[in-house]
Amino acid sequence: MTKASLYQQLKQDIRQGVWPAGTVLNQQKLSEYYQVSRIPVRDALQQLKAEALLVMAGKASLMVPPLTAAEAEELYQIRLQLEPMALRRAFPQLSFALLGQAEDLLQRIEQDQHLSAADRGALNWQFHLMLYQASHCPHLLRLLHSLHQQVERYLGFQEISLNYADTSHQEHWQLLELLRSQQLDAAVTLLQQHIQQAGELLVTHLRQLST
Amino acid sequence: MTKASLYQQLKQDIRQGVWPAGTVLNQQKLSEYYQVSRIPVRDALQQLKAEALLVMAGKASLMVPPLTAAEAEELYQIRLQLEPMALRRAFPQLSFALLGQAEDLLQRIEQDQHLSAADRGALNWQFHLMLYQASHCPHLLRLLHSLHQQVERYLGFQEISLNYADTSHQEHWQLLELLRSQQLDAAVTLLQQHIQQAGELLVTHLRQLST
DNA sequence: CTAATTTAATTTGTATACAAAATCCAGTGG
DNA sequence: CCACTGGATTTTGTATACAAATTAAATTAG
Repeated sequence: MTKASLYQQLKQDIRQGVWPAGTVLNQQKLSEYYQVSRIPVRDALQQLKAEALLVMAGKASLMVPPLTAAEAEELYQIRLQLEPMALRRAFPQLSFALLGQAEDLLQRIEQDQHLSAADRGALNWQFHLMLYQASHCPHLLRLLHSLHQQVERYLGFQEISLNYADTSHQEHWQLLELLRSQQLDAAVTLLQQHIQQAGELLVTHLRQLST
Repeated sequence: MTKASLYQQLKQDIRQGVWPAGTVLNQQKLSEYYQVSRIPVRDALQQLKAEALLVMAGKASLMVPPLTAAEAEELYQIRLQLEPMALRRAFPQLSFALLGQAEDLLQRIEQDQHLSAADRGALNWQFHLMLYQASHCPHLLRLLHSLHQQVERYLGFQEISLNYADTSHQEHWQLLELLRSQQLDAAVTLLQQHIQQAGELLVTHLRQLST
């Protein structure tokens, strides 16, 4: 277990609920669990803290942050502001080659039958990211990446809304078509609806759980 | 030099140009310079990296990121999206008590004659933050804080635009007045202009420097 | 019985020493 | 002259050991 991979592993384990929300992580237990010394554990924890994938619990201990509907809503609102911006800035630089790549990705999601819900989620995000990356905005992309990671925790294994997956997927095709035909404003509008719907679905789901 | 303060110190030293843009920081030199072992240095570096106040230079080394006009513009565009959002979400929760506090702050900036440009910059940001904090949006506030830190590097000692300081300050008073009289939309519009102007001024300045 | 305070336990923070990796540079071959 | 490979050197990554701080518990005063 090398340094970078410990960070990745811890992140994945947090996503997958190995260390559930509310768990206080201490360095010693983690170092025993992952069979490394406390030093690389500290490095990984520090990085996760900086990304808000861990939060302070008390004066010196770190906790897996609880999942609240309010924060999920907040995260989606932020995405709702930033992702359209990314799309707008990417638009002038979208080549047909890139749109083709994106299309291949969507087709792959459709055709590959034995994808897990998590895999499909990852590919869907890869689709969004592919478009955004054309913007060449390093800070914006970094923020979007970070926000997505946050949101991922709320999606669990993304089994929440299997019936929504189809709608979402179709919107991806529509988005691509609008971009191909140079209809930026329409594409942005669609993207906003896309994000807002996903957000509302999630928040509604979370509120139901908490009651 | 304790852990938290080493991080703060390093951050300040980066802002103030002790380690100029483009400098590759290595752990050993820093540990000698700050008279601590490499472990707390590593911690601080890791944290600064996560906040993009340092960037990778090669495979394993960290660099103080160069200042480019394009990135400054990007940062201001992001703020332009997020700060109005923060103000909108804060608005319903703005008490007269809070507005009063904000007013005190502005007055203090006006009256205190022997404030450095950096001090005044810090107080101005504190003014913005005071309003935004009423939103109770932890993630949004975290992002704004991070973005501000990034932008601070570009401002240098904020001596760039002393003639703009007055305009900016007056807009702060106007903003407060609009909020007090419940004119949210007007306040948001003003805030957008406020940020955009500052951004354009900075970007113009940077472009002049680079030619 | 509650609340505060002191003491013991655990946990984090730091230094030193060593291992692994990356970087640099000279030497070789094209 | 340039690209490339080899080893030497620097730099980062990790483990262990110890110091400092935090947390938890227990004791005592109110």
